[in-house]
Amino acid sequence: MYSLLEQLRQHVSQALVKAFGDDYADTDPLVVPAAKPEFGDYQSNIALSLAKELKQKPRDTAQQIVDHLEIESISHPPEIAGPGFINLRLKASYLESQLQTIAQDSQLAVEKAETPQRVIVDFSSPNIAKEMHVGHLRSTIIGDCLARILEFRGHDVFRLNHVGDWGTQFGMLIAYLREASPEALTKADALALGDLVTLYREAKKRFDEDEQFQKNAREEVVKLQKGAEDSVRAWKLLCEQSRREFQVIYDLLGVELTERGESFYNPFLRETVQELEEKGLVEEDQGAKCVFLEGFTNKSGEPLPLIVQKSDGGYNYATTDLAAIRYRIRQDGAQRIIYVTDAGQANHFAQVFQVAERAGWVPEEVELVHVPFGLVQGEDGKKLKTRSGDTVRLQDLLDEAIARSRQDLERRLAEEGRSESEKFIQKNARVVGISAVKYADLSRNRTSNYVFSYDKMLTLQGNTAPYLLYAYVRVQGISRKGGIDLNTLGNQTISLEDNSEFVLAKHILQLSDVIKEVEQELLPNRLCQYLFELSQTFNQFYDRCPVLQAQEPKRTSRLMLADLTARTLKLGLSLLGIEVLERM
RNA sequence: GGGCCUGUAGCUCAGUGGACUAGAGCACGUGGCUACGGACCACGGUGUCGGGGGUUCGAAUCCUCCCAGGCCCGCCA
Repeated sequence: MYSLLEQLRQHVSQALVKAFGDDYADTDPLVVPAAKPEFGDYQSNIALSLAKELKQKPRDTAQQIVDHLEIESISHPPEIAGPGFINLRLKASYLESQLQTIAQDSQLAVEKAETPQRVIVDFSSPNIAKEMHVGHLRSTIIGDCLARILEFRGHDVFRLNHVGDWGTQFGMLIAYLREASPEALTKADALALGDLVTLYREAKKRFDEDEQFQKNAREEVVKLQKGAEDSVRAWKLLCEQSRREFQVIYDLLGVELTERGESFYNPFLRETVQELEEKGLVEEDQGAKCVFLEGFTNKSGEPLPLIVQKSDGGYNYATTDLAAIRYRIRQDGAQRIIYVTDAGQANHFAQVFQVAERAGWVPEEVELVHVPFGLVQGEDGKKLKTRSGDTVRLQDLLDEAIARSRQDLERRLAEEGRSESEKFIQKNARVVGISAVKYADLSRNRTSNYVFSYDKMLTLQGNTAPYLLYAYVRVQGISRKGGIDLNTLGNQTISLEDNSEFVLAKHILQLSDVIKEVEQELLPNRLCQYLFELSQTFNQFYDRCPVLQAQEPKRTSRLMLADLTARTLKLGLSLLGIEVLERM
C-alpha cells in the first residue's frame, strides 16, 4: 500500500483506539493535507471534533493521541498547534523509499480498487440525423475522462452512447424525406449529413405549421414502431450515416464508446409500464399513464406526474430511461450508473430515479448518479453561437482549435528560426489543439458554466494544457541533451536535499490519493489542479536544481525525480484523455 | 408558484467531511539568460467570500430568510 493519506489515517486511527478504546476504531481520523507548508505536510483535526464528547480540552485530547501515535518511520515528531491540530511532517527517508517503490511500477503503484464494480458511464449521446454540436462537447470529454479513471482503478466500465435514434423526430424526418428527397430513404449516402440537418430543420418547421404533415409524421412513427420494412430500412440508413460522421469526431478526440441507442430499449417499454402498473404506481390522467411524483409539484402545488405512456399510446424518453435503468441493472449487472448530461436535465433524472426506486428496480448496492455540467458560453457570456447565430458544429470547433494551435506553432518556429517536418507540425497542432479544448473544459468545476475562449485555452502560460505539456517536454529535453534513456534508469537511489526536491517529491506521491478522490467525487478538475501544481513544482525544481551538471550521486537522483515527474504527468494526462509530446 | 444551479481579487476561476493570517492563473510592475529549450522562475494583493440573521470555541463552507443571474417544471430529449 502506497497511499500517503491512507497510511497516515491508519496510524492516527490506531492511536485513537489505544488512547480512547475500541469504540473509536471506525472514527474518521480527519487527516488532510496541511493547510499551509508551515504546518507541516499533513494534519489531523480529530482532536477538535472529539473534545466535546470526551469532555476535555482539545489540546489535551491531541496530546493523548500524539502520545499513542507510533509514526517514527514516516514522520518527524508530531506537533500540536493552535486549538489542537496535530501537524505531521514527513521524513525524507520515508519519501525517498516511497519514490523508489513507485519508480519500479509502470502504473506508479496506484492500487486497483479493492472491490471492482460494474460501472456504466452514459455519455456523449448525440442525436441521429443531426450533427454533433458544442452541446455534446462537455458530455463527451467529461464522460470519457471519468470512464478512463474508473477503468484505471480496475472497475469493469461499460461506456454507453445512448444516442437519440428514436422518437417523433424520426417520423418527422422520414415523412419529410418522402416528399423532399425520397432517394435518401433507399440509398446510402444520397445526402450529406449537413443536408440532413437542413432538411430536419425544414421538417421541424413544417411539423409546427402544418397539421396534415403532423399527422403524417405521427403515422410514420407508428409505422416505424410496427417495423414496416421501408421505414426500418430508411431509419437504418440514417443511423448508419450519422454513426460514421460521429466516428470521425470520436477518432479525433480519441474517445471510445459503445453505441446503444434509445431504440435498443423499445422491446422493453411495454413491460416496463406494465410492471409499474402491477406495482400500483400508475394513474391515468387526461388519457396518459402517469406516475405521480413525491416532492415535485406543478404551478398550483399539485403533485407532478411523470408520463410513462402518452395518451396516443406512444412512449417517451422517461419510459426509455426507466427501461434502460431496469435493463442495465438486471441484464448488464451495473452497480453504478453514471449519467453525464447537462445540468438542465437534473429534474428529469431526479424524477426518473425516484420512480425506478419506488418500482423496486434499484437494489441497495446500486448507485444511480447524475453528473451534471454547466453550459458552454461564448465570450459574451451567452450560450455559444456562431457569428450568424447558429449552433456551433463540434467538428468546426475542433478544427478551429487545431488551426489556431498550428498558427501559433508556425509563428514560434519562424521566430526561433526552427524548421520542422510537416508531420511534426501536424501532430503538434492536433495534440495541442485538442488537449487545450479538453483541458479547458475538464479543469473547471463541471457544475458551473464556462466561457469558451480559444485564446485563453491555447495560452502557453498559466493553467492550460500547453503549460502541462511543456513541463513534460522539459524532462524529455534533459534526456535528449544528456543522451540518457530514462527507461533504463532502473532502481537508483533517490536522495532529497533541496527544498524544491522535497516539495516535488511530496507532490508526486499524492497521485494515488487524487485519483481515488476523483473516482468518488467524479470531479475531473481535481486531477487537473493536481497536474497543474505538479508542473509548477517541477518548474521550480528545474529552475533551482541543475540535473545534468550535478555531481553523482545527485545527478542520478535528480534524473529519477525528473523521470518520475514526467511519468506522473503522462499518466495523469492520459486519464484526462490527453496525449503527451516529446518535443513541442 | 415550485425545483435545481451559480454569485469569492480588475478578469477567469480553486477552495477537499468547519479550523490558525481566504488561494491560483491571467493582467499589471520589478528582478533573474556564461540557458538541462525563458513556453520558465522570484518578489509584489487594500478581496463587505451577493446581503441579513442563526448554530458553534470557530462558517466562504452548515441552517434560515432575502437579492441578482441562468436552467427546468404533463404528453420533445
